[in-house]
Amino acid sequence: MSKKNLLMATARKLFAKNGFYGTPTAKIAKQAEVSNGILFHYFPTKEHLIKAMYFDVKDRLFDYSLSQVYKGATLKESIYTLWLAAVEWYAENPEDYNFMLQFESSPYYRTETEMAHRHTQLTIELMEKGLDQGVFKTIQPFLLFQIMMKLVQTTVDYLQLNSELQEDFSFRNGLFEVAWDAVKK
Amino acid sequence: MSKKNLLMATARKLFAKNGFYGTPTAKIAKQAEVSNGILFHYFPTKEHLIKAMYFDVKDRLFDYSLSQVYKGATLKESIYTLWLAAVEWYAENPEDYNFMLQFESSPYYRTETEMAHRHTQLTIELMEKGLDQGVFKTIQPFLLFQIMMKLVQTTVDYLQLNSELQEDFSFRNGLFEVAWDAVKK
DNA sequence: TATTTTACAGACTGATTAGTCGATCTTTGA
DNA sequence: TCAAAGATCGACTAATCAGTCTGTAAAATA
Repeated sequence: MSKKNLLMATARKLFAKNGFYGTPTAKIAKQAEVSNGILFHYFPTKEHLIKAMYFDVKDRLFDYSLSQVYKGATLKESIYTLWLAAVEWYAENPEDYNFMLQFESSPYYRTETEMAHRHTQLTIELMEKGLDQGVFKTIQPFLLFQIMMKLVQTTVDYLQLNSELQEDFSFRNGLFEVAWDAVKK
Repeated sequence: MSKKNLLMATARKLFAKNGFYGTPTAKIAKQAEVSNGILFHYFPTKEHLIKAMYFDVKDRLFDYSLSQVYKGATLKESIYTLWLAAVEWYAENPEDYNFMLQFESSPYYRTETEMAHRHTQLTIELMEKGLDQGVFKTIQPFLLFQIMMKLVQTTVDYLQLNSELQEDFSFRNGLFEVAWDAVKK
């Protein structure tokens, strides 16, 4: 792993444990066993590091999601796959999840940041398709997307609190039906 | 207003603008026009201040909510009133909202903190009633509560982004139906 | 090969900040 | 009325931390 990625991975762990502000840059560098000079070589400021980490998480989530969808799926199947992929990803990668939570309620976050990403784009396109087909309530596609994603959050939060449900497929499926019923006409 | 409340109110404003960590205690005291000694007299640490603010917001939200419900309402009406009260409250008090968002994804927050509050208790009781009456999906009442509250969040977020909807009642009602459809059997 | 660019180290600093401390003033209750 | 308790002030400090700087080694490029 490149030092750049090593730094991001280490920062993810430390941020999850101590938060952005509870984690000095020096500690990140030390735990990654590199000099702190190199941290500022790759990331001019701590803020740059954090923003880079955000896009990194989104990218990896997107790649995973794409690997799960298959051609010829119906609309509901596609949305189900995407929704579930997000749940699985965050449940399996709690550091990523925790990071996103912190990031999205931090001063670094702006809606444009989120809107711009491929993962958001793809999901919104599916929402638009659903609207065309008349299966969804008449609600702006971005809001539809937000609703679905907030229920991903609820699911992952609950899974984190009740680890015995970790392998329980019927639980996740049940929660998907909640999300689906929320948006369907 | 007592200096204690004045400090909390000032902190709310500054936290909303600059975040917990971007706001030095000295700045809070200065803007509240009191000495910083008095801040630490009432709140032994910054963490104590922040936690006190959390319960303060919850208390005020709860009082407002109670003032809205009326006796003899049906279950759905009660839940509607409570749900809407939360939306209204947070929409009218963006500093409170912003504070809660930051708090709930900060290291200070634990689920027990939330579970313990009267507002949560009351809402959960309504969920249990709904389960008894068979109107809800078979899901633990706390999760039911979380689902409804996450959709409060989604609504308030969207309202903040689209201020022209601020007075649009049909928008809020539409979003309540989303929340209701999500949990109803 | 010679030269420029990039990767890396780690000591250092200037600014910031949570919390302390002792002094004074005000209120309360006996 | 007087002493104890609580409220308030603001100067001070010890620690922390983001980012700098200088120097070296390695890689790329010409």
